[in-house]
Amino acid sequence: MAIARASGMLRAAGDPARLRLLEVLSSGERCVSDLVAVTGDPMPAVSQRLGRLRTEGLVVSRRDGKHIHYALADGHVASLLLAVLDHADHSAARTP
Amino acid sequence: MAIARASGMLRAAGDPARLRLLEVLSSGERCVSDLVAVTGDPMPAVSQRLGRLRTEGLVVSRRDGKHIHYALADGHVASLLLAVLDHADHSAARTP
DNA sequence: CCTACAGTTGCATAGTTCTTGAAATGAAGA
DNA sequence: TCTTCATTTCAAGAACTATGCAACTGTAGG
Repeated sequence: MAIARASGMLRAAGDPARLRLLEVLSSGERCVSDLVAVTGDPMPAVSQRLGRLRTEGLVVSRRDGKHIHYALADGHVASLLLAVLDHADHSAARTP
Repeated sequence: MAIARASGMLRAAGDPARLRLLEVLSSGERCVSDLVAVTGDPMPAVSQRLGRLRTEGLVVSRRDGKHIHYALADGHVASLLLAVLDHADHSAARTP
């Protein structure tokens, strides 16, 4: 069922901290320590977020010695990300 | 801040019931009663979901006599929807 | 004005999800 | 093998979100 998987992905991307990770990864592959340094969040938190993004199929991981590098799963994710951030810029949410 | 708005949108779209509403609306404008009939969910639930989608800027509403018609906010939302559902079809989420 | 119909809103409860820190795993070098 | 560094997993409490039903608002027609 496509909806279940799609909603899982959307929900995974719908957390500000995780979306930020995706945004950082959109400029290229990073290891966990880099992501910790960039975001300023504690490593266990970053690791759990990455884990969720991976199980939802939004990112992939690759081991390189002591380090594990994460990257966006594919171009679809990258363009999806661009589309959402662009739409968020150009359309104001109403809060009446 | 674009991330806050974008994550709100993604989270709003990330609920299976709301995503289903968006999917139905992707084929054209519908009134609430139609959506209730199509989904089989109780009207208060549908109304609340539509309300959330509207405040997040994903759909717009228009009154026509006794009926209120909902539609996707714009083309960005439609293409975003297509992209997500397509990606969900072509990439299996891992559940190890 | 009164009734019926289309939608919305409010509230309580149950279920999810985020966060935090400690403990565990796994790879590499001395 | 022992240590160290990088990362993951676990568990528990807090915060958030969905759901169900009842009550409310607003609109058209008689």
